[in-house]
Amino acid sequence: MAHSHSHEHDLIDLRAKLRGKDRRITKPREEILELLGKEDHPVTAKFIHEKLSGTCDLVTVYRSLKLLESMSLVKRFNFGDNTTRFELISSTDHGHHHHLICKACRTVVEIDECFDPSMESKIAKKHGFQNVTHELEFFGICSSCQTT
Amino acid sequence: MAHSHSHEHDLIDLRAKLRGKDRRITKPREEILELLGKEDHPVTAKFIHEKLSGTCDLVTVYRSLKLLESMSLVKRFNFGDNTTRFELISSTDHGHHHHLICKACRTVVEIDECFDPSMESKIAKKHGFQNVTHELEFFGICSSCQTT
DNA sequence: TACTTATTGAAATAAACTTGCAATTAAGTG
DNA sequence: CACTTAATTGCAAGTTTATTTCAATAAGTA
Repeated sequence: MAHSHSHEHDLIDLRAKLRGKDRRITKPREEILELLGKEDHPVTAKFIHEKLSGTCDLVTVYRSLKLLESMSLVKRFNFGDNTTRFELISSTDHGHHHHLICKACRTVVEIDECFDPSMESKIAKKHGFQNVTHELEFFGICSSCQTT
Repeated sequence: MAHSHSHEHDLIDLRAKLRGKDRRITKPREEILELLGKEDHPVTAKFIHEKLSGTCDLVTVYRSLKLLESMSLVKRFNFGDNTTRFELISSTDHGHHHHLICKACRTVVEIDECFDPSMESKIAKKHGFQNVTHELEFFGICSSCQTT
């Protein structure tokens, strides 16, 4: 999802969540959040670091992402290529949406559809689990990669 | 899923799939397949290597898993902890089932339920993708980890 | 058995991520 | 605003996971 309209909001969120927690609002954290707000899809730490070219260290990117994740501001994804991707949790869908990834070119499409939530609660109950969530990703071959 | 009854079958599968392909049936490949047949859940390459203690190198485990995956005998999973896990594709469900993972202790439960497959074809059609599959994992806190 | 070549092991390399520590800087206080 | 304190950063070094290179080994075949 694009978030071009809500950068401000993310920063406010950051400030609110950091307040009174012995944590600080720093430039790297703000910049990463802003950058994620402009991205349409999950991106890697390396990508963020390159985009921010020199303003902060890659280590700081990793550390910031971990913090932002712990504050439920970003979400971590894994598309099966041994690298973690991060996406801003949008206020509209609360970070709940899925992806359709081309196995050939790694293009990502956002998917809003989801199955009936009753399935989740059914599974939770059946196995005695609490706070059950799910990760759902679709994989396939996009139209440009289809060898016709 | 446990496969304690079908080790033989997996080896037959291996032989069949390798035949006439300039590929060879080797001890590591057989042993990895046999070990996976005894495991109930996806396991890491490192785990396999340790279980096989010394009979072959870790590099060979990685290489064998890649081969077995390419032959659709094993399936690759990623539970969000930066390590890949492999599971034997069982003949009963063709490798299609999901997992419920405890975020605290990493216990894994196999899940047979799945959503309506029409959702998948709908998504494929909508975005012009072919051969669409999906990965679905559930995460939560298992009964033993719930701080009551 | 001998031959061909796929496969293995070992070491080196690569990529993703983490840790330790001194230097820096955010933010509360006088 | 200057001062103080401790959270945060940068840099270097260390881990972990996975891949590559290449000589030695062994599977399948004649």
